[in-house]
Amino acid sequence: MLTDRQLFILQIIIDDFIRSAQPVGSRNLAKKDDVSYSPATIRNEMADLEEMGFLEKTHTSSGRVPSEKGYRYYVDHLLSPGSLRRSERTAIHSIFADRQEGLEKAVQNAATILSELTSYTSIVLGPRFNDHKVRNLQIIPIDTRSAVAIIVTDTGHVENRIFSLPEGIEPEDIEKMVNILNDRLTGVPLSELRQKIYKETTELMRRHLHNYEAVLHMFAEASAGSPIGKLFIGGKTNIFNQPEFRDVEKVRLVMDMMEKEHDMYELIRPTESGVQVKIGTENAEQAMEDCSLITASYSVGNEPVGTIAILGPKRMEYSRVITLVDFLSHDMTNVLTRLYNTRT
Amino acid sequence: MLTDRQLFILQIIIDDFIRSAQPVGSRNLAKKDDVSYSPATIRNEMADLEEMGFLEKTHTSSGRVPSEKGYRYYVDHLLSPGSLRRSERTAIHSIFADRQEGLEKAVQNAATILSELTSYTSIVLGPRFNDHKVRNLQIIPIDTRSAVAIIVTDTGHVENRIFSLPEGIEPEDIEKMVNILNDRLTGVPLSELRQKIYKETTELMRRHLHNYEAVLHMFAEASAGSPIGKLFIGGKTNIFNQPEFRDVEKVRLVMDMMEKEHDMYELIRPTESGVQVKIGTENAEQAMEDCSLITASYSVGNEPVGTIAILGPKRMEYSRVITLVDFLSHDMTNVLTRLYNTRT
DNA sequence: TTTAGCACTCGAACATAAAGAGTGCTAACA
DNA sequence: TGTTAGCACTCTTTATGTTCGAGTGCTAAA
Repeated sequence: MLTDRQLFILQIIIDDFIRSAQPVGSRNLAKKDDVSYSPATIRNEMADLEEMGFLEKTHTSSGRVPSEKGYRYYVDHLLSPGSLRRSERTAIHSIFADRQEGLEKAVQNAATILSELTSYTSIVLGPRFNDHKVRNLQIIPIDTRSAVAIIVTDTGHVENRIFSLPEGIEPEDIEKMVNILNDRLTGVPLSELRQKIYKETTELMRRHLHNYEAVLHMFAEASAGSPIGKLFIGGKTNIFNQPEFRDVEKVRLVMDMMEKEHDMYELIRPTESGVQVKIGTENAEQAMEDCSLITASYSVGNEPVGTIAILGPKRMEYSRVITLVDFLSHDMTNVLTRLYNTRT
Repeated sequence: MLTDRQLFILQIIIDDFIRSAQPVGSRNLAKKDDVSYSPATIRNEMADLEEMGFLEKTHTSSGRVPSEKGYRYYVDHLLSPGSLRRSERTAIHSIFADRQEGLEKAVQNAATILSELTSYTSIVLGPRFNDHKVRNLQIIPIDTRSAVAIIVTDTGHVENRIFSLPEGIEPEDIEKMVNILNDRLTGVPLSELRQKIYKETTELMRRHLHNYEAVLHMFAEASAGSPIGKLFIGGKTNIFNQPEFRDVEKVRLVMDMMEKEHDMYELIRPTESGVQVKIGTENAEQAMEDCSLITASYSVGNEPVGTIAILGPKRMEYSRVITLVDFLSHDMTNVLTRLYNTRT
């Protein structure tokens, strides 16, 4: 086990390194006001901490740098809970204050503000609309050959798609179809629409119409769109600020990853509830080797529907960011639950 | 004026530099098979070309590098028209072959393929839907307090927005509204909808309904969305491949610019028709100092509706890229005109 | 007009040296 | 016994030459 003094020194080393990005040496540590040990004592403790794997040296005679295990311990045991400035709090509240712009804009806004507050990169996975239920279906003819299929959910989300009309279909036929569809499918969750659309309506359609298959197929396809929420990334270039990313190759690795939607989704895919911290190689993604990721999911009611995350260097201001992410995710949960939880 | 030999040497220098990214010296030039002059002769010509401003030296005794003026002359007078491989041609045709996915996906696809073919960064400005006309308006109630307003254009584009329903409005009222709106506004271009919606419908609404103002206002607002097309960028990180961008600061400048939608729009905003080449500082944007941009607009019928562009280093394969951009823009014009020009 | 020859310049690569920050170890100290 | 001062040692960083090669400009000869 670690002695109190070792804990103290570990903490102060990591704090210092997070601030300065420079390996920290015994002499400089001893100079600090709140450190009352001599350099030699500190050196001894450092040697022990290194032996236990919490610290590393970049070369034989350099100052110490936290290891991944060191950060992990720091995050798990040494973190002094941060507090938010009033200005930060209001900035976050303001995101969802004005709902006129629509949910998507608000979520995008959240990403921007989050990255500005932290000067790291933010990732926001927009709410999944999977379990939302069909409110209304429409077919709007464009010309004789094509039409737009529209699906409106009970959350106000709209899916739409252009499709080719079958030959010789009449406006009245379309009206009949729309009526049947709405009659049979209102209230069906989007995730089940694909199967139910055939089961529920084929019989009726056959009785009154011909050439309906293409249209059914169309809706089935359209409903399969966006199984996952939209991804917004804010402050992509903030990584350039980090001194450990002066190297083009390193930046490139991270940038490349950020361009791949799928990778990003995998990265922040929600695991457990609450704030999660993944340090360096704890992330599956190779490119994240030198980065840390802090995620939290937000919910509607008790159901998690999306995730917010901050991506920064391993040398991240964990305390501040954790507080921030925690706060925002709760705020989002509150707002969204109030807005959308009427339907349960 | 330039002699034939000077033209030849200028061309061969630029060709070589585009390939190698290394300053080109007289000795190496003279070694080439198709060059039959001695290094000394070439040196003399180089000195003249430099004096005229077509070449530059990086330092007193280095090889020559094309100046911006040199590139400009090269592009305007020395370009051998490139030809496309069959595989490139089919790749381009394939973009719009399968329209099932919808126009937006296809445009995004164009950006991806363009960046893959060139290994530069591609920018595609999606078609502007401004002059498209209202085909149908809908109001779908979500619950007692809110509803979704939907605008479908004659091109199959769908705009939608959630809004709050006025107190105590009845389903029949909404139906009436929708009827009036469709009756009066079908065929109105989106750009004029904002004004016309009040002029055309207020009188009728007043006669039959109350509390309609909020709804009108709503539609007016929704129609004002996306005045410009959507922007897609492909291969953002391709700039990292360029040896002249080994420098983090340079990359950052370009990356930062690419994140700003507005800047990008300004950058590729269509000017003249045909393929445009902007070299280095010919672009207004500061960050483009070391980059070149090749743009071409595409049209529906005779009306330009969008732009495609390639962003690369000044040392770009102009010939190939110009051919490619030209080809794709024509292909897009053809396809889109066939699809959407029925309505004029 | 072209080219060979030559002196000269500059950058890249490499070696060397000195300075500075840091360590580990030992011995003295409280 | 835990703490600290002292010291030799290590390694990086920075500065300073040195050399090498690629390139130039100029002059004079072909």
